[in-house]
Amino acid sequence: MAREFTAADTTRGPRLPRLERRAQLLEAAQSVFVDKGYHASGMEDIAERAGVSKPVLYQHFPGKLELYLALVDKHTAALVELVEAALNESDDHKDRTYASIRAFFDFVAREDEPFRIVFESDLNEVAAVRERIGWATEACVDAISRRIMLDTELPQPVARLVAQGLVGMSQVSARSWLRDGTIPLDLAVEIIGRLAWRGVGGQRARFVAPA
Amino acid sequence: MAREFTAADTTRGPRLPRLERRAQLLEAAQSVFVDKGYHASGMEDIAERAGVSKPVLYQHFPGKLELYLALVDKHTAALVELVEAALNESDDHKDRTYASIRAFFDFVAREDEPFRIVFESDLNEVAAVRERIGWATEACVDAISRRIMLDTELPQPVARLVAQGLVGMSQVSARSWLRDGTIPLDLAVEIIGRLAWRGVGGQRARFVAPA
DNA sequence: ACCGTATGGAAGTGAAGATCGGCATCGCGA
DNA sequence: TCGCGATGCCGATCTTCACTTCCATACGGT
Repeated sequence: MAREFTAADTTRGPRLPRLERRAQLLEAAQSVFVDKGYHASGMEDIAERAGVSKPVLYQHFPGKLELYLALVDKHTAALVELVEAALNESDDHKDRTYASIRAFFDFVAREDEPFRIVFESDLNEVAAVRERIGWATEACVDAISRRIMLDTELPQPVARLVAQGLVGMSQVSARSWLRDGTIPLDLAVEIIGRLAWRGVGGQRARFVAPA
Repeated sequence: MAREFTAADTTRGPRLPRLERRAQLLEAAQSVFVDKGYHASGMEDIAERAGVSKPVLYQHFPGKLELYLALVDKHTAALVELVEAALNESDDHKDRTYASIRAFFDFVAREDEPFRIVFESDLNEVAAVRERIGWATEACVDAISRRIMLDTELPQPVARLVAQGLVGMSQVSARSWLRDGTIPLDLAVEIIGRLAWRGVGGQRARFVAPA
């Protein structure tokens, strides 16, 4: 005969106060979204990872989308803060350049990999997500281009495009650096920093003889 | 009384030979995927855009994924070809740098916007897609880093990271240039080219006085 | 001991990918 | 010109899957 299963059989964590539970759910959700992306992640998975059942999720968030947006907000804000802080670290143009690059590498190197959500979201088709991520890169680009305009004489549209280039370079190279995993962070920042500051032409070149 | 609807009532395109139909379906699929991304696009939408019914789609492609992969293959190949061609355009290190940047801008500027599928795919959680796009960037980075190693004395891992940075810079700035839409292509390439070649430090700087 | 709140098992709902059987059209040979 | 097999095509349906919700149950403070 099948014996009755009581609640005590299921491994169940302690009852948590609302705010702690919410924080824990966000953490679980992040972990799942980072692993599998938005679409491939189910509310079931998230609940399971958090050690609770699905209804609990819905008592804290109206739906899957809002749960995701909460994470997007959190991490875009963190990134923008990081970049702005880096830009205020030094008065020297070159130091600032290196520092802002390091900001992206630091962000990408974080243990919980929030960059997957900011840089590799698979939910860009939704306006709410697109706008938030757009806002974040906009904020980074604005901050950087403002400093560029102070330090050089480039007109605004040009400064903006340059800033976009720097952001893209940092972001993409940081991600590939992490994937690769063989280069120490400081060295990687030095390499990309030198590229950003001196350009390819500034790497000790072995000049080809003119014809 | 309701009159009988015959096939002639429904706006129906002419019957097409198999290969032409397939090409047309690919075109329709691309148009839809580019507009809405993979997940938000339905087979229904694609069939409708092509002016056929769903079963026709399945007579040409085993499923939605394969349809998408066909497009990914097509466009990644095109991008790699474009970059490799650019690298063979000139023997001058600087010219090559500019040319490879222009390759990305050209790719992004294409009318049918294939870059949405290569650079902004929302299906990276699927291994088959990740591998193909990974292969494409790998190929670009390889080609560029090989040239960098010929022109400079950078060791291989460094050259690879630098190449990654250049690719990221080109790709991201090209996309934002397109979004912005106010800067002529040639000027944008000049700006990013100068950044890549000279670095931020090489832009006519208004130096801050040392303390 | 009791009541409100937190929690889980299980069922509802809807969207979208995939399929089935039949109809129309085309090319070809008598 | 007519018949006929082959091919292209469609309406309607099936099936699966994941978000969401309902109701009974267990816990914890008073």
